[in-house]
Amino acid sequence: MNAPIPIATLAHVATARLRDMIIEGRIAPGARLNERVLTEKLQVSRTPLREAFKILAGEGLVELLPQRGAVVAIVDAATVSATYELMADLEGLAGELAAERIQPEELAEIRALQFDMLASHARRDLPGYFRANMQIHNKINAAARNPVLTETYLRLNQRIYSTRYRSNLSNERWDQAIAEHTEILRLLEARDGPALRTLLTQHLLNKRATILASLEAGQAAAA
Amino acid sequence: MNAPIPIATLAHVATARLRDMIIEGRIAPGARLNERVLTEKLQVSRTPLREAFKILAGEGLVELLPQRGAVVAIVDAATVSATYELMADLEGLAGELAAERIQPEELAEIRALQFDMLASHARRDLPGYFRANMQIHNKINAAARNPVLTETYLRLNQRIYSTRYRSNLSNERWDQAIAEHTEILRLLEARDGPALRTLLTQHLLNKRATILASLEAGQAAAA
DNA sequence: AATCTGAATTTTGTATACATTTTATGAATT
DNA sequence: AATTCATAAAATGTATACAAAATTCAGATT
Repeated sequence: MNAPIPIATLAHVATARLRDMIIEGRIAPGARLNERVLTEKLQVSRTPLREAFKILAGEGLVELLPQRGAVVAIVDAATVSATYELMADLEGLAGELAAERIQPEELAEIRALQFDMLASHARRDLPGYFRANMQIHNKINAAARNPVLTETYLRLNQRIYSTRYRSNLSNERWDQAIAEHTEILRLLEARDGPALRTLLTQHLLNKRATILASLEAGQAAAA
Repeated sequence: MNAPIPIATLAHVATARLRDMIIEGRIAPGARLNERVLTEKLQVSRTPLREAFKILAGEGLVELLPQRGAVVAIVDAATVSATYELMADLEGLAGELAAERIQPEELAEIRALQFDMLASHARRDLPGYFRANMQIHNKINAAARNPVLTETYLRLNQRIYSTRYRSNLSNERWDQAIAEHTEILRLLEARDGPALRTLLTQHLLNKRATILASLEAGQAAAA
């Protein structure tokens, strides 16, 4: 009757903690990951820590430099742009598939999340909006019923996650995003796959433009 | 004047060797990766070997089971189907972007590869055909000028690579694939992105159907 | 002052020893 | 015969010791 609880190894614990630190930007992009420093901070020996580096390198969050350690992957504007170009297409695919495969309960859940999002928008609650927004996109992705797509999507999303915190969302853009989401839900309910694909792709390309503008503004401020 | 040759670490050497063994199917899907056995075969200690497991897990070739080691990832029919569904879309995206961004020299190289492929087809040289075919798709992908797309594409391709060896290509399907490639080149030369996307997506979905049929036939033979 | 040089230091890479968990084995029990 | 349980064996997980490479820094040289 003992539940076969999969005890996490120290390598996985270290991986999870490091991942959060990188995604939240608490370790700067390009920063060197010194083993001695991190063993002290994470309270694990070098063996599981180095295994964590390898796992995170596979996720694209860390870059391994032979004989010279590991550094946090640098996500420059070109990478962000290319990543969104791809993600826009994946979102479109997910939407098209979801329109064909989504179940009534899933659609109901997305409808509920849509109201959560509207509530956050009305309160000017940006974190709440981000959260509802991400959940909606994740639900659409799950409704596409393609685990390889979902895995790829989450992986790419993770790599550019930190850029979202930095992005300045104007009121106009925020209102526009809300309008786009209303239309997304309508097309999903109408099971109009092709139209949903087009709209979701454009929705993501709009998001890309917003974020790239913020990045450039940040660059200008730094200089 | 000394070239800064990046000396590969044993972890990377072991990773490369293991990767080949898995991709070529020399270690069966689902097989346990015993550390003692592999340290003897690869002549490295457990430390770099275990790091190699982590890297390959990130590539989706290996699955890590906490406290129970690593196994070669199982690629079942559902996974192959889902992977091709995604790759079909990525190929379409690559084609659409390539139609806009390809350079004359790249187009010339693809034209040459197309003739290589026709030559292999005429000689009924299947390995030569596979090679030219893969090079063409890789060139189209490179011409899309999106490194994140290319990385994602190669990663997915690698995971299902071994299924290609097993696939039985009928003469009709082979002829059809050649015809599709002729049309692909024509649309690329005409810079017709949308049409090229549609065709490439369908081309990959046709490839999926062929491979899934072979897999099922193999299943039936095994039972 | 800037550059070069070469130890001293630090850091990464690897092997191995020890700890813990899982798996195999085999006798005892039903 | 099948099952249970205790023990042994093997495997994985982790820490540490040692090796090799990169980096730092003081002093010499220009």
